[in-house]
Amino acid sequence: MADEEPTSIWMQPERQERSGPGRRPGYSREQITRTAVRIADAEGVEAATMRRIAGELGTGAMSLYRYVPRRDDLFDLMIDLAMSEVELPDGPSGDWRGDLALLARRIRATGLRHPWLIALLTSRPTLGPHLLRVHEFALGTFDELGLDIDDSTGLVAMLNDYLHSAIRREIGWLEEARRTGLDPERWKRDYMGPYVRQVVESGAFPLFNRSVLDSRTAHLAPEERFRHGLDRILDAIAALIPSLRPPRAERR
Amino acid sequence: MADEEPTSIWMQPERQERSGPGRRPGYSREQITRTAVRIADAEGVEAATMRRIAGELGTGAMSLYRYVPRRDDLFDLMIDLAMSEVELPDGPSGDWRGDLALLARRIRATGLRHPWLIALLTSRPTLGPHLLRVHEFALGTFDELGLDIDDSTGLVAMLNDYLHSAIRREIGWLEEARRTGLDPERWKRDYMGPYVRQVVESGAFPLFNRSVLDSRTAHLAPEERFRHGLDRILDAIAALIPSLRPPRAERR
DNA sequence: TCTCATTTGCGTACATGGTACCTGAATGGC
DNA sequence: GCCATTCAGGTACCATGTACGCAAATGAGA
Repeated sequence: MADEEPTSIWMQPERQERSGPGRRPGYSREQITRTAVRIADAEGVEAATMRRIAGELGTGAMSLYRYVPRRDDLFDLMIDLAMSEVELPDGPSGDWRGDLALLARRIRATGLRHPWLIALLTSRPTLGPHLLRVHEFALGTFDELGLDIDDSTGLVAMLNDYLHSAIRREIGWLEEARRTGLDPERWKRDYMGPYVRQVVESGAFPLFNRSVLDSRTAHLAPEERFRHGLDRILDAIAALIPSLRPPRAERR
Repeated sequence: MADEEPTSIWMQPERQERSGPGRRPGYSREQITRTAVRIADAEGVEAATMRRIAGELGTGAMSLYRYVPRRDDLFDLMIDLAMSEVELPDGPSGDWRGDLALLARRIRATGLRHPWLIALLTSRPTLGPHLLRVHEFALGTFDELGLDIDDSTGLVAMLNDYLHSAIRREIGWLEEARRTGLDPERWKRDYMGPYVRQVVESGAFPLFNRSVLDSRTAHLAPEERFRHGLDRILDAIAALIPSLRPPRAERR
């Protein structure tokens, strides 16, 4: 009776272990979510179908709908479960740059451990508690500097944008290869390679050519590349801070 | 016989109007792509199914496979068709900031006209000719300043990251509402609203609360918000430029 | 003009997906 | 021990991408 009005998954708490009548639940949201995450980690989100998850739990697909209204809501739960792995200090330490670098490393590690995470996260507006927690931490580092909330939000967005796209780049073609069923080496060599070679040889895009042929960073280890990009973003943020609105203390 | 080895769509040119024997093609890749784009614009990518596109063209679903190997390749074609609408000058004008602002406005306009574009673009590695053209233009504005190709690529990525996430934010919940079948107002008020209200009232995330309650930019027109963010990114880029590697001219 | 190899049009069919619905089994309060 | 309530999960429906196969069209060579 209460599920006529569709609302956010976070507003529909899981059935409790109440003392009323009725059969006791044999599974739980967390158990289902954990299973979905495990499958998605190993074989991609598209493998985490309702039937497959249920099968892994030894039950039928429709049983899951007692715990999760729609598959999309399960995605939200998966995102939040993954984000719960991002461990952070209780609050900013006073070294905003160090705090944000820590945040960045943790998010990258989580994003690599769950290659589907960033794709899901950026494909829909979702606001699970753990995402809020991480967001709050990032806002905190700027608040400590006395920045306006709008400016803080903007800078956090800037950092997030970098994180998401850098992680995606790092995973990108690996995931694409898996999706198309080719092994990554073959995909790069036989699928994308010939096209890039043709573009390069056409000479139509000389700067793109240079970015392919003359790049120094292309041969760096992924961590190094990530750190370079991160340093640049943090430099940009550092450069921006003094020019932003005066801190609250000075404004009154 | 030639389609055993899977390769990029851009490497498999459309059957030409050759003079050999055989029935003449009744459709074309462009015609199919255009139809797909029209449907996706009006009802979302998920509505642009093979059957639907074919139906719109007055034929059967399987006919499309004479022109496009897989649905994913059709997505690549759609992306590139949309990107072809981004009109740009032949080369940089000397005012890099103006050039990039123009680029940003054009991409935003295109992204709003095709609400599925950014989502597809960021969900997979794709490199159509028109995407390359736009990318080349962006690289050109930095090359003109004498920047190293790796640094130029990094700055272009920074701008792109902002564009993608800003456009996505602007479209975001509108698309989500459409996907779930609710009308946008209801979605905001009945679906997301109650949850955000609960989070706010819990007081667990004070800075998030301020970003919701005390925000000044939240009431701005979308264009204004976009321009604010764009100005900030361009400021950041401007601040970064002097600190980057010395221009090629000085390096020898 | 008559083959005939070649290429397109497209109906049929299959596997796989989300999920609505329904029946039966479990459970605890009265 | 009855009964309202809740969960388990089978069956079923519809939509999707696409493999396969055959008929229709087409133009070159005879």
